[in-house]
Amino acid sequence: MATIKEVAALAGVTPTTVTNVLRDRGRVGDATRERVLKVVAAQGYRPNLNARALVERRAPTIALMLGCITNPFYPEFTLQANNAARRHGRFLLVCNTDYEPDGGTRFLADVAGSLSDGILVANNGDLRIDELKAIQATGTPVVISIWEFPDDPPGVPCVAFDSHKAGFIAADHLLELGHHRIGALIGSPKNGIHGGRYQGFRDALRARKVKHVLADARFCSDSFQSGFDAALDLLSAHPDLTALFVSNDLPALGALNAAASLGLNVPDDISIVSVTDIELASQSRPSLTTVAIPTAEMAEQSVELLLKLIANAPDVPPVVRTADPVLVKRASTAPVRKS
Amino acid sequence: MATIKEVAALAGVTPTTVTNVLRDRGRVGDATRERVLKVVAAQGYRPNLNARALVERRAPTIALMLGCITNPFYPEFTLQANNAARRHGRFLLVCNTDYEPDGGTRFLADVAGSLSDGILVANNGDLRIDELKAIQATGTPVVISIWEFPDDPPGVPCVAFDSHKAGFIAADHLLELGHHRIGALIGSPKNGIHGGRYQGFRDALRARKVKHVLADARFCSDSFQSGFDAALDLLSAHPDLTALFVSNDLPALGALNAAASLGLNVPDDISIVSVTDIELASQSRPSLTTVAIPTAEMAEQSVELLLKLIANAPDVPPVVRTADPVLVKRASTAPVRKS
DNA sequence: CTGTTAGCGCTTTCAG
DNA sequence: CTGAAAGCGCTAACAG
Repeated sequence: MATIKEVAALAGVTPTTVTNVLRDRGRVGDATRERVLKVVAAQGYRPNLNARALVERRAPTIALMLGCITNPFYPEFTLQANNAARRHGRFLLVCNTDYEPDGGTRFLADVAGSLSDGILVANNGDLRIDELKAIQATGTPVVISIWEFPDDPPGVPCVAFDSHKAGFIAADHLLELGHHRIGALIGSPKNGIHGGRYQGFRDALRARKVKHVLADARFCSDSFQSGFDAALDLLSAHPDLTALFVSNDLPALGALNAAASLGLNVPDDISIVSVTDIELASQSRPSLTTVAIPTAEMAEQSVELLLKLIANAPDVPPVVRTADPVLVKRASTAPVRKS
Repeated sequence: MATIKEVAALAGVTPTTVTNVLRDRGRVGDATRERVLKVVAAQGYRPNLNARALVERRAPTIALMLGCITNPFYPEFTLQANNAARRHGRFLLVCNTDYEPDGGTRFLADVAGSLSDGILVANNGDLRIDELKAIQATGTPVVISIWEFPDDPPGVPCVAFDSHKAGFIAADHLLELGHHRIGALIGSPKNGIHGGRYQGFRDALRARKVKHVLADARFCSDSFQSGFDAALDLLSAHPDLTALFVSNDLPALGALNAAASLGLNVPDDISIVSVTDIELASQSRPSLTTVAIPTAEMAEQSVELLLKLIANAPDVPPVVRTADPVLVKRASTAPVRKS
């Protein structure tokens, strides 16, 4: 790899001039510029980004910490974040933390120390806020990317969507269809990451004076298999349920399969609605009615917020609110059957 | 962020000693070591990896270039590659190239120039081998991670699995079940990335003297929707087909849905087998019989091969062959019905 | 065992 | 308009 020195020598100038040409800095003579550019092209010279980072005290990458890249929501998010980062001339360092022995603490510190100028943290419901604050304190900005509680900020800058509304909209859709025996499958503990969605669901029922008891709910983890198991359990225990609210697409897809296993037709025997709208939601059979959250917007806003923080911009808001979630009607919900 | 100088000052030593302590270079007195470690802990000091990379002429990351992270095979591969990289003390820089204006050429050059010590390229069937060679020529090792033709190496070090055998095994499974009217859905051009799988399929039929004509094949792209469309077309055109060989899981899942749309029961009316075994293959309804390729092994071997190349190890093989693909019987295939 | 010196490749004052 | 000099934070010789 050619260095700037070699390029400078070949062009008969000093490194300073090469930099000035490449970075479009001070005025360089047209002839000199030509000459330098010719050598740069001939040598295929590319500046060493590490060296540049060192002197500029600014890394070329931002990091994205996420729990598990194989959960299909994250690749979709990652893609958008990557694109946004690229648009701003940055590289995205994707950090999968699930398999780190210490849950990613060390990983985070290494990355934040030097490799990356800032950290995007995808909320997986298991955040260590104090650690994030410690990182912040060292001077590396941190943004939580997918915060579910816009009115209850975590004390770290974040991008939040209205999870309560998402749950509300989903439930309301079922109510509109005439359902009133509705089960709930929540992909987190009751007051965990999907707690806002669940609360929205309950508030929608209450608004229409439909009762919800804890016996009609199951709390599981955010996976296909877990949703399958929980749905099997719930639907067996309460055969009178005509609809299911699931807090996330992945367990909802599991629930879809569970219903089929029980010989229940979706949506004729049981309607299923969930939240998120990952790509798979449109590919299942039946396709999944779900409340889409603004994934792309969150990714973009997160990157932008982080870059503002890095640039030390004034008046950076502690919480960026995204657009509201929106119902995507597909084939897994239908009016309740008259019995 | 504290620097090594500050730490050294606080501990009453020079930066050299701090380095020696931190890198376990020996030759440091116990008392001094203690003292340094205490300051390091107190300051939460972490070395600047960029500065280290600069002086060591060795970057802390390796890059993984891939077409589209949202194709579910890649997150699975990425996870394994990430874990392997981490085991070797490296960070994995994930580079999505599909949305780069120039197909990733510039991206590649930037990353290879300095950010990463080596490049892993996930084969998406659209490789620019000459560009990869050019990168290699600048001194940055390149490894192609998922090569399909072990006997036809690309001229760049690679990890290859036996795609021919994968196709052969899949076809053989259908033949064993008594099928002889078998359609083929190939997720690439005829001699494209899935060409080996297709050839294996045809060779298996020929070995059993079962005819295959091009009219029974469709070539599509490697996506759910594309598989859906192609299957719809193929199955409508040839209602006598009793089985389908699909070259990849993603289009196979589309085919599964297409069959359902046509009112065909899988596997009673039509058997479907494919190749890869992504996680979704076990979550579809019916679950997908498929020939598993050694994804995790490829990821690990790729990382190891790349690191050997980076370390300038002697006798590095130009092609690493993985274990053979293996049939995973699930619910999408069944014996042909007597007619 | 510990310190001194030099330099990785680049950019940024500041002179000329 | 161009160059000389200094230094980003770290590590590797080589002294002592």
